Amino acid sequence: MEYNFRSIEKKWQNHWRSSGVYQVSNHSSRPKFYVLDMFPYPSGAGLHVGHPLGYIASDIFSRYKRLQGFNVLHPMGYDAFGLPAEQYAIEHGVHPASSTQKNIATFRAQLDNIGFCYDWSREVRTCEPEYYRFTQWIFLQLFNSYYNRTLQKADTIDHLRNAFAANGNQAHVCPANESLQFSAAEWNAFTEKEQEDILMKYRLAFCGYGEVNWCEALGTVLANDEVVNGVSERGGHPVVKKMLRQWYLRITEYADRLLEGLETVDFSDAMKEMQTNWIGKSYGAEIRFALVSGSHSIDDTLTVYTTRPDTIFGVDFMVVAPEHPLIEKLVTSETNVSVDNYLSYVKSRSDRERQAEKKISGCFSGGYAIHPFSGKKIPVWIAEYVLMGYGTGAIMGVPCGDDRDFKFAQHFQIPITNIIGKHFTGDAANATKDAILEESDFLNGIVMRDAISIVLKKITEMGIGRQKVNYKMRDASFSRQRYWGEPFPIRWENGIAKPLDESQLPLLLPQVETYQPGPDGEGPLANIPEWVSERYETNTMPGYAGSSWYFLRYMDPHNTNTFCSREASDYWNQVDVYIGGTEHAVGHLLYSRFWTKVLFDLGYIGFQEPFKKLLNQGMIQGSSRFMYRLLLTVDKKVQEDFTANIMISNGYRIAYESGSLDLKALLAIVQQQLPNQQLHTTVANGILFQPIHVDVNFVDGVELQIDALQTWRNGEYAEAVFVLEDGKYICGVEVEKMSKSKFNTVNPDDLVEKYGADTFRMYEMFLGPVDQSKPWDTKGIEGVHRFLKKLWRLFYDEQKGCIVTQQAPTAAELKVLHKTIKKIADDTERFSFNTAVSTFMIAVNELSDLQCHAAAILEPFLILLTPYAPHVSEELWSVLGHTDSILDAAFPVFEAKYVTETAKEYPVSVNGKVRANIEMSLDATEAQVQEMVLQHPMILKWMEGKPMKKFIFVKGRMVNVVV
RNA sequence: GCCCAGAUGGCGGAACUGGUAGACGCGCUAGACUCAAAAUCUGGUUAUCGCAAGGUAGUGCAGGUUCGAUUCCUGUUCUGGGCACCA
Repeated sequence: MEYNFRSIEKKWQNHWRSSGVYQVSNHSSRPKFYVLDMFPYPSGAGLHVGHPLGYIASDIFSRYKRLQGFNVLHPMGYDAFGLPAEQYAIEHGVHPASSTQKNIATFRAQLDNIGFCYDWSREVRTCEPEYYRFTQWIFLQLFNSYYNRTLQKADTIDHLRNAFAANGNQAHVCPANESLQFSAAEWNAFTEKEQEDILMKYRLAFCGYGEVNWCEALGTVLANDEVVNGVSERGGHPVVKKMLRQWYLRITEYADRLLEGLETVDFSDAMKEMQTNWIGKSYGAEIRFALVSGSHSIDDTLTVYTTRPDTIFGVDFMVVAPEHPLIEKLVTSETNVSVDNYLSYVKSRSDRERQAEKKISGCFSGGYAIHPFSGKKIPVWIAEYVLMGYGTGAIMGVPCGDDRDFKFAQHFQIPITNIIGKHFTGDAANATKDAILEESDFLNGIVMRDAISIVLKKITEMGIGRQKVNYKMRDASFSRQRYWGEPFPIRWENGIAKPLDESQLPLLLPQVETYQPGPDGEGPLANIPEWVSERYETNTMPGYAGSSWYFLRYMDPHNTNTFCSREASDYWNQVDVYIGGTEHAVGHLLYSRFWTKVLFDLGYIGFQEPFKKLLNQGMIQGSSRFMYRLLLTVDKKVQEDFTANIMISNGYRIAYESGSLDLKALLAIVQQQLPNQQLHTTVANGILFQPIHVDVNFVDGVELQIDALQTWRNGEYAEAVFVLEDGKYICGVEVEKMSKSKFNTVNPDDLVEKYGADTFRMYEMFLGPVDQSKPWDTKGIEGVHRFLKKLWRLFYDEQKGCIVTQQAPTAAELKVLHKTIKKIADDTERFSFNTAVSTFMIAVNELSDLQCHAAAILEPFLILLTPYAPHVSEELWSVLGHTDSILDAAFPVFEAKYVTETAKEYPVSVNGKVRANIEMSLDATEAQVQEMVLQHPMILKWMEGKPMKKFIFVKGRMVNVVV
């Protein structure tokens, strides 16, 4: 009987399904453990070998924890709302709901094939009304809350309303407009509309007009992280700024808590760093400068933001952003024309141009700021390198200390004041904080680092400035002009946003005839008369709405009263291990942390951080293969006609391009191999190679299987001729993203079909550390498959059948087992699955060598193996006569007596170089060891009669003699 | 430009707190079984000198600390990732 993985896997997968072994209960005496995968977006392309990497790791870990006696929650679902499904709908005329459903079915079949232990009874789909009903409900909680800065937590809008009616807004600074102030009397005198407009400036989910990233081609607004280099991440369409009515989440109020929370979670340093940078907290000062103009007086001040108030005496100019409101007051009759020209120039430049070519540009405004200490007149410039959206939209230019200021000063020939002496050479700015200040009046002789607080104190006393913390993070844009997303539970009445009552949820997404954008940049919902006549909000929520809380729904997926009962969330609590890619570092992960904190503040859940530990899986890249089409160039024109189907093997291409093969020699080789092809060598004066992706499934290593290729794509290359080297066609190799269009995808289904799910699972793990990116290479899978076949032979002999015995195990066999138990437990615990697979291979080799067939060894060995290769373990477990499932067995505990030793071979070195191995008792004292070592002939030889200077003895490790 | 991570045989990668570098697998190679092939098994496989025993060098590069460094420190090059006029 041989290892028939196909029937084994089918058998056990059916058994698992019919017996519901993976269903977990919310009531258990066992301790809980929550292992979560980032749920997939069900795209039409299906899974490739890169997707399951993290799923396999989490599956192994779940099974391992389960065997250790934990009640393990390990769910899966689909992030099913989003742009791609809608675009597919527009192109193919299918409803996104039906294409999504179809894609989910494909995903599910592929996942089942690999034998995961998900509890499918808890599956969630973000596009189902039963789910998005609660997404809408959470939105209402955000809408009905504000951030109480005194208590540092979310609080209900009703409290705020009461506070305003009693005391005005003295105790509640308006986050959207810090200078807004009103008394109780004023509040009570406001109309309903005026009150609502003010409350909107406090709500955690709010509606406002804002400059947004508008993508004309997609007809929608994109978040900052969906825009890359001025074009949309999806499709690469141009993106422009546009003022639109938009919904936002006031995540900025949580900036500090999101930052502090990072200290309480186990994320990689890189991940923490990315989030920290995204939040971008900086400590600095706001300083107000009086203004004068060449021709008229100005009764306003200029407020700048700086992180370096210590450089105040190095200020040579001021710069304001082109959108700065003070510009019109600064302009004089002399600068009128040049400022107008500059502003229209800036307007003409798209974001993309700004980012692509960072040209130094600017224009003198005509006004001057007065230095508060020296009284000097400082020119105020306008330049696009200063952004209106950050700080105050105005900076003080210190060219000796800031690189951008330096380049600006140099470009416009503004004289530079040096306040750091020899630290500034005049060639480049020096941003040090450790120089001693010069030319700085009362700061002379003080180290810059210390001067910061001195200046802060002084400007505060003078009433011209204050300490100020700034964040780079912006409020999160929360609406899309799209169809396939959650509708907002909002109705507009006389310009006031009225939330629906909880009992009216879910507000169902209506059927539409067309997905074309509505009028005035509105979404497709604006085309539905019934929707508009009810005055429902026509925007829908963005893709990340549903994924910001799905981990909570898994805990209590069928609850129709609430998003997740408090009992369920108290039991399952935080996700213990969350596995997924880094691409969600600043999007999904930040938003889910934010929502969790709000739900915590409002008392709906009992924890502030959703994910205790985050493991980032690396990306599996594709390894593309190329063939090279020969193109001759004639007088700089590419001549394709008569060479259209000649493919040159990679070796010749490299030789030609590196110059070791000249044109004539190459053409001679081609001519020789293709006698029927008439090459016009006389007219050719150069050769180009056009790389063509070939499907990796037609390539064995780098050797092209020409017969297979010629049947590809309806025989597109059936007539092609191939110039071979050593009788083979060798392909070029390049590592790229795995993608259908590059023909470098490998479908897990094919590998499972050929080798079985257990081999596939183990091989994906064996490839390398989970957190590392690496190109896929199928070559090594045979090795892992051999391991499983070898394991099988420990139980079965081809002739004799089952050969497991009830004989007592030998000491050597027990030693192999217990060594393995310890190593596997250690490796699995620290997510080192690749070394764990190696350990299994070593163990099976050793057991084979010992000809071990003792059931007492093989049973615990199978339990160890279960998380990695569950199907074959189950099968062999039943062969051993067990009627219950191996999934209910207990992970064997390491028994020290079989691995500890009484004596050991110590490496003994002289001056750090190992010269001998001496066996000695582990109980031996240092003095005894020293005596033994100094009698050893090899050691004496290497000491060459020199006296010993030092004797180093590390018990259980090594001995070293220093001479 | 700034920040982070990494660099080990022909290849993927081991080496947990400094202690015999190259585990395990792939590939290559020699052999056994076979009429032959597949499958399986056994040996070899960092480079270099040597018939061998054995020696010498060796973890991107240049230094340093140490009896001893892939591991720690300083500088440097390259690769991958993130951010990017954020004052």
